[in-house]
Amino acid sequence: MKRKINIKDVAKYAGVSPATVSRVLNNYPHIRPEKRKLVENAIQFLEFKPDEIARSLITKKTNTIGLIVDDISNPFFSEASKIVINQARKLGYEILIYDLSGDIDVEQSLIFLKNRNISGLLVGSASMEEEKFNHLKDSGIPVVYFNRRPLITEFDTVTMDNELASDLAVNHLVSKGHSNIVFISGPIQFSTYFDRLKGFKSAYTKSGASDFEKNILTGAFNEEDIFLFINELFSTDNTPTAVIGASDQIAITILSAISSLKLEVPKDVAVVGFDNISISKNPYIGLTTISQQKIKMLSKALSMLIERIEGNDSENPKHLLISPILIERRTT
Amino acid sequence: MKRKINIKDVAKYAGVSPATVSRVLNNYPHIRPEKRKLVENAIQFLEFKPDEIARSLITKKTNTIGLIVDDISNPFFSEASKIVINQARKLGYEILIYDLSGDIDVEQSLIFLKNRNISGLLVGSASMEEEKFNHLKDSGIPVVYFNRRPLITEFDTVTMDNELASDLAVNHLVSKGHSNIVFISGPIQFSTYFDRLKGFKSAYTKSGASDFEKNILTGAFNEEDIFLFINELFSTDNTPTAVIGASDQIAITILSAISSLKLEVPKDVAVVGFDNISISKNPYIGLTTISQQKIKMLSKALSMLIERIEGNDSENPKHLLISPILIERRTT
DNA sequence: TTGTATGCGTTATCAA
DNA sequence: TTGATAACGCATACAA
Repeated sequence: MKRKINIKDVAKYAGVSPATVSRVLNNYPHIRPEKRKLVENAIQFLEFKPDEIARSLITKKTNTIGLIVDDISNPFFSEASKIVINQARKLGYEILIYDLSGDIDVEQSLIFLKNRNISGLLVGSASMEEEKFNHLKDSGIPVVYFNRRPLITEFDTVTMDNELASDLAVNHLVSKGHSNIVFISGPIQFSTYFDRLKGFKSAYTKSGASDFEKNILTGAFNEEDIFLFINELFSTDNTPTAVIGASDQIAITILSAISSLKLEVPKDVAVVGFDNISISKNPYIGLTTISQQKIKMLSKALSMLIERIEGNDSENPKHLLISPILIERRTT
Repeated sequence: MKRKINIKDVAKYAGVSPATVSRVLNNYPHIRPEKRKLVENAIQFLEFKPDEIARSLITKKTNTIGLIVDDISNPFFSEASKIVINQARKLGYEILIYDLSGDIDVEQSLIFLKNRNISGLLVGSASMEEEKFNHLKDSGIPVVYFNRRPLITEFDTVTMDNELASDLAVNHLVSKGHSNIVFISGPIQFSTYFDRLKGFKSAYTKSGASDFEKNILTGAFNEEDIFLFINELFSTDNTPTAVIGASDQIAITILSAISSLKLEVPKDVAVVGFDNISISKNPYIGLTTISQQKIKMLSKALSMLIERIEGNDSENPKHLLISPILIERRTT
């Protein structure tokens, strides 16, 4: 394990000063070509790689982006993370992942972040009640929210037009002749669920429906809740013919519940989800769903963040809406 | 955006030297209690957080662990990552994720790593052909492999006993009366698939079977391969009654293929997978599978790595085997 | 037990 | 265009 070679070694070998080596490293323009050549040769010969830690001590930039997700084992977030990780690396950034599903709370993760001089922060999971990210405003770390938006509007956001998404789902079902539609949502302190529910109510009302509160379940936390709700609804006289799950994971659980009642999808009941996670396209599931266009969403979020990091612009916060896309599959 | 306060500010406020503050920070034992109190108060009052970057410049420790996975959107890896991320944080480490599914190759990611003075490395995806991680031996960065083991044995490994796992799967099926069993594997340059295939052959032979090469598909890369193979096998006279997929993802695709043939699971065909990813327990899928005991595997891998990082022991490499566990569900 | 001074590897400042 | 040198924020050897 040989001693790590540093900028001084390179300088000595090339016969120049450390400052010149640094300039070559940073593509400083005013350098005599022959000196540059000399330095480049030395770098190559000695296999010199600059120490990023020392670099960031003085530049205050780590080229590391923190990615906060609710639960990395949730397919939506893991698929989103994959996009971010690979694109970020191409742009010279690494990703430090913060998974909030442990004991740790948001506050806690922010403390970690600040000490590590993270260059920027992508937040995929903002509760609409949670104001703790406000601390970030003081710290001056650039932040971009995606997927879920916070109540505060001071930060950039890239989210899907979730109300429109529900509109697509409802209209799709109505056009297939469904009039008794159920909506099962996760906890509505998340803007995704909040907006999807809102969009459902408005679209469903517009289609002529009324008095449908009994068809709505919010805050479906586990499979049991969903099973119970489905069981109850389908044991009445006027049974529904379509169920919308406010996420693909919810929708897949709905599929289980329906099949356990010996009902067939889509013959007896149609099912629609949201997010287009990859398992949904498996033919065995074949879930009709509304795509968030993850690649587009995360590319945008990342480039907005890097712009904030590199271009020291302090423009007003941008709020980007991504269009939802209906993907029709077996379940409708 | 106020200036970041540093150790000197704290020292001045507390009326001690910066060195003393540093000692308090690092739990140096020989400090007069009243001075310690003074410093602690100052730290609290000024909301001082030590700059981890400056710290690691001198200690050469970043408290950051690199986690290399094949594909973070693969449920096995995302579920594994979640465990690692949360446990690591409790132990004072952050996780930098390297996803190899982008253009980047292993070599490339190692270069990134070295510059960033990563404290250690967890590798979940070693090809048995790939020797590039050998560079790590020079760099002196502690490495622990999990899930897939490399050909070289110089590094610690934590893997499942995959041969035994196949044994469990075969015996389970044989005990249910199956004698015509199919095995569909991923690329066998990965030790997981290699060992599972080996275990299958040996267990199946032991059960009395012979001449079953036609029942084996290796290197199933996409759904189409699997569909074609299943279609062909089930269009012959002597159709199989059980199929083992060498991963849950493969097994779920097998379920699709079987259901597209109008065959019923488990009545006509039984199916077994490996890894126990979370979707497998969804009642709609209900896949019988062999669990890797991910929590155990990753806790062990992490603690072994941290031991290498912190205890500067250069003991011989350890190779830990985790026992497989059969989880019986609907599909058998 | 505590303080002073040096150094980690790089970039930034200033002068030449 | 280049070089000497002072930062960056902290830990540590050495001295006291």
